[in-house]
Amino acid sequence: MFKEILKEKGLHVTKQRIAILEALKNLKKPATIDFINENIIGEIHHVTLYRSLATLVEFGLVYQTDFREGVAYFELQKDNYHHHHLVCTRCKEKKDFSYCPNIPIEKINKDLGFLVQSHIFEIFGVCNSCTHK
Amino acid sequence: MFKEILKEKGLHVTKQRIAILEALKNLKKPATIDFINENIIGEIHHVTLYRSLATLVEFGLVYQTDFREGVAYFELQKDNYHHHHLVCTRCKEKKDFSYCPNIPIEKINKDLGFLVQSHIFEIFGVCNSCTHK
DNA sequence: TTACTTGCAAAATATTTGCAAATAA
DNA sequence: TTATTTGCAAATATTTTGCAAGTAA
Repeated sequence: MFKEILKEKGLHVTKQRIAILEALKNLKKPATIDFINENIIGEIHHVTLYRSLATLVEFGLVYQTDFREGVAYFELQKDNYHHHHLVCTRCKEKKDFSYCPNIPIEKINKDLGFLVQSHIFEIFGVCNSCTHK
Repeated sequence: MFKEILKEKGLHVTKQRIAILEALKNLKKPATIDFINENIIGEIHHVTLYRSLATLVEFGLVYQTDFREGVAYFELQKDNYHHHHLVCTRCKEKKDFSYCPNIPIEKINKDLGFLVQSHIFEIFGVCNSCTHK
């Protein structure tokens, strides 16, 4: 329940934030601001989308990534299904990829005083279907 | 020598491409298109920068990444110093980080027919200096 | 009631396109 | 000479800002 999750994080529960999280949940894949807007229930101003998503990313509820397309992508961050993607540079398809880098969070904090909060990891290449075209 | 490297890749050797590579070499850190432009020898049109960098990234000479700032960053890809970054979300500082995820390239290719060419990996958090402010 | 969030209008930035001229091979 | 690359002029797309009104706590 997103309402509870937002409260736990100390964030205000607004219908816009709930709508964004629901949209991302249903989409089940990384989406741009435009795509989220087309697939959302109710009208949300694009400025609100940018600001809400920035907050949701900051608090770890949403994964923000980049596929070298000049536009940000967002995906719901699920505790039980953390994953990244294989990105085809030809057809732009993104395939879920369950491997995740093993970041030495404690060591980074101890050695550098840097507090790790999140990461992006994406693999680029050519998919099977594009190779055989 | 960048001239030889470009030739090896089968790319045309142009003064613009050389200038971009030299600029990135001197900068020693990820840079935006604007920043590259300000630090380049000779004038290069921004359209040429976008197109040249896309080519250099495609051929593995340049690492293109993203720091959730709404703008693409580019860094020279060095064979002997492959690295990623610790990115402070407060002060925006990027610190080199030598750990690199161990991507099972052969397995991905064998299982999925996906040909891995490159990847991005960045760690976000709060740096020591910003924590103590 | 108070601080946070949203929507609006506009601005600022970033990126791409088509085409002709220039240039590398 | 031929294919690739560059520069120009726009266009398009993406992201941010300031501020007043709205809303959650």
